[in-house]
Amino acid sequence: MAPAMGENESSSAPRSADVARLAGVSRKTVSRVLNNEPYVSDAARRKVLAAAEELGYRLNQAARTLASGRTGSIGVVALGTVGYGTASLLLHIERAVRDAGYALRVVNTPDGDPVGIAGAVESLLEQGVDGVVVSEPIVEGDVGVRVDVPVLFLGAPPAFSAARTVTMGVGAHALARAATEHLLDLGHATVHHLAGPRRWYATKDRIEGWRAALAARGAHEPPLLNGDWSPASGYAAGYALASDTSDTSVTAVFAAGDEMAIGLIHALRDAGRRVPEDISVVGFDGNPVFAYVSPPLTTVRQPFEAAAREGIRLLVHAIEKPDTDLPPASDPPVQLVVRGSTAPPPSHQDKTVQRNA
Amino acid sequence: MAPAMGENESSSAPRSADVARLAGVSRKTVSRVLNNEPYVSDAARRKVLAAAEELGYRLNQAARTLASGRTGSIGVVALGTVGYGTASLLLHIERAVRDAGYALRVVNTPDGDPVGIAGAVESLLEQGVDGVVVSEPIVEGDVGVRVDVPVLFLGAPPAFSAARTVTMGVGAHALARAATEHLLDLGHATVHHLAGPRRWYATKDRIEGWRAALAARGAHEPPLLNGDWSPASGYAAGYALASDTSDTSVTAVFAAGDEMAIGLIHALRDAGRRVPEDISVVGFDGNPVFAYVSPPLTTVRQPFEAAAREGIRLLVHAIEKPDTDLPPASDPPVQLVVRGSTAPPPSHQDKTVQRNA
DNA sequence: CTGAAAGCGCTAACAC
DNA sequence: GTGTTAGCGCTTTCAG
Repeated sequence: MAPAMGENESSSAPRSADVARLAGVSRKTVSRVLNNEPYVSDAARRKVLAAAEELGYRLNQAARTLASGRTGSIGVVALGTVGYGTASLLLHIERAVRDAGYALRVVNTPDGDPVGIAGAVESLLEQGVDGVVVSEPIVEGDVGVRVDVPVLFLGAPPAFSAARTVTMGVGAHALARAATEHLLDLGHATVHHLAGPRRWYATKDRIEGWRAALAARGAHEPPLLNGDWSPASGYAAGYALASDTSDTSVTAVFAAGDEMAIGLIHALRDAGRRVPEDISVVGFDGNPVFAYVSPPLTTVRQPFEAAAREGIRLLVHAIEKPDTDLPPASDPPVQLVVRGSTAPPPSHQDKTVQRNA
Repeated sequence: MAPAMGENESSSAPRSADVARLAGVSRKTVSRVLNNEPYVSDAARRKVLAAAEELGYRLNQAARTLASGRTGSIGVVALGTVGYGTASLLLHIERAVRDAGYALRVVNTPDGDPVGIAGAVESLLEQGVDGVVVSEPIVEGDVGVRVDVPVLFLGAPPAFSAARTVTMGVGAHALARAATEHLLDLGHATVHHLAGPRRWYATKDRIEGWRAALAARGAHEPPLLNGDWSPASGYAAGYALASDTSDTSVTAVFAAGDEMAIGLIHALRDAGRRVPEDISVVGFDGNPVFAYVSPPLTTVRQPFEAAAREGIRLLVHAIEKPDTDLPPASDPPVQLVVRGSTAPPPSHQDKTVQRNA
């Protein structure tokens, strides 16, 4: 229903007093209705709602915040990157935040550096937020901000102290372990790991999961390959790997990101190695588009949605019931997506299949 | 410098009155300094700044907003999708907004449906924003919201009326045209187009650019192929195309999105068609990862950064100087990225090359 | 160049 | 169930 012309074209926006007058109640009653407080008669509630509707009344958040101390919004400091992972996480955070009845403020940190994250949190606090979520902070240890609202750390341990900190993992360790075990199960003697930048907590987590899987099977731990999440860095790693002598001992690589895996595979093939016949590769993230490249990428899916939803639930709890214990958080399930980039090592393969691939 | 303990551990946060007292000036002078207003002596300014620093003073935005009417933030209604394009655009918007000295509020619309977009704008207005940016609204025509702040429409014409609307294109028409012309230049008799969902404005724009290129060369316009941006839909289109008889007349396809192009290529290859030898494919967006798949995807790069920066510049101008004319907006450059998924049609190719590919 | 008084529009206590 | 009285912390007049 579009607002009819000539209704009440008064100059400025209607205030709660206008609604109260029209409804024939006090301003406080209007406030009660708008805040869904109990102890309001149904009659009064209806009148208020009708009046608000008629006036096109919009509650003034600034005034509400000033009077109540609550801002009704949650701030998120996000990584300044465009990867599938971060974008997906941010999307789900937004949904969860909105479903919880909060508005979202976003600040990006350049490369997630310590100073950047401190500044980002600082600016969020200045804008006014009831809680903040820090997604995958780069560094461990204290960053030098002191925060008086609850903070949710997504996928990493707390990077600074706050009124209350809640953490929510994305199960990276288990995921990395599952990826590695998949390769081991296929018969590979060991698995190489193409890691992300060392400063990232996510990198460490994946390295540890990989290590744990190797150790559990008594497999030899080869030296790490290093990347920076970009496909170009994956390509570089693959190039180095393939050109490194006639060494055919590496038969399996677990890359810490889908895009690096794609770059890696491309380099391997450019160098004449076949994937998965000569070398198997598994990625990390679960971007669906990589089901459509050749070979389709085997990967582990990060539970972005579950992590965001659970995390926000916890954060909102910490905001609204500061004195209660946090409800238990359920660990998201591990999802291995087996596609075409992994296979048994050359030594195990049926010769016929291997030949006419 | 971490805040020293035992400094002035008073219970609640310092207010401007505290700063004024410590600096030995009035509250108004503190306000002037913090707002960079003129007519403040350097001495006073220094004292105020020092006092604020010492107290760890943080200006209360809610109070400022209530008193001044300005919120210092810009709201963006974004598409609830995780594609490279939208993520990249949002990232650049955030940067531009922050560089302009504003905070960012984000609301996603489910699928960008009309009701969703109206609700999203509504909620932004309620939260309090000085301007809103609507990125790639799905529908044309009025959506039924009336807005009293300036609105920036990115990549589409205004979808509702506002205090002032500013639009910023992403050059989709020119980009689509360039993509099509590239294929025509290669010698293809005509070019098929795999379009996005019809409701999207972006879809229309690309169709028109494609059409214009075809018309300019007098090329026959084949029927449209339809997708929904997903790689799966690209695959479906490719499958239909390839299985459609022994019809080898289609030699070139321009897909409206990189991911659809990837799906398309995959289907084509599954069906035994070679890309680019039998069929050339060009995408749309410019996601760098697709330089690392086989074949590397030829595409056109959307000028997300330039569009976001220019658009925000215009929006901020509209907010801060409501009575001035908008500064001229420069059209972003067209960038065609030629990689390996395009080649001359079979009839033009060197037989030798064609055979041993 | 600086200060004093008066709200911005709402909610928090407390009465009724 | 409902209304009254005070502010929340800042910026805005308008005098000095």
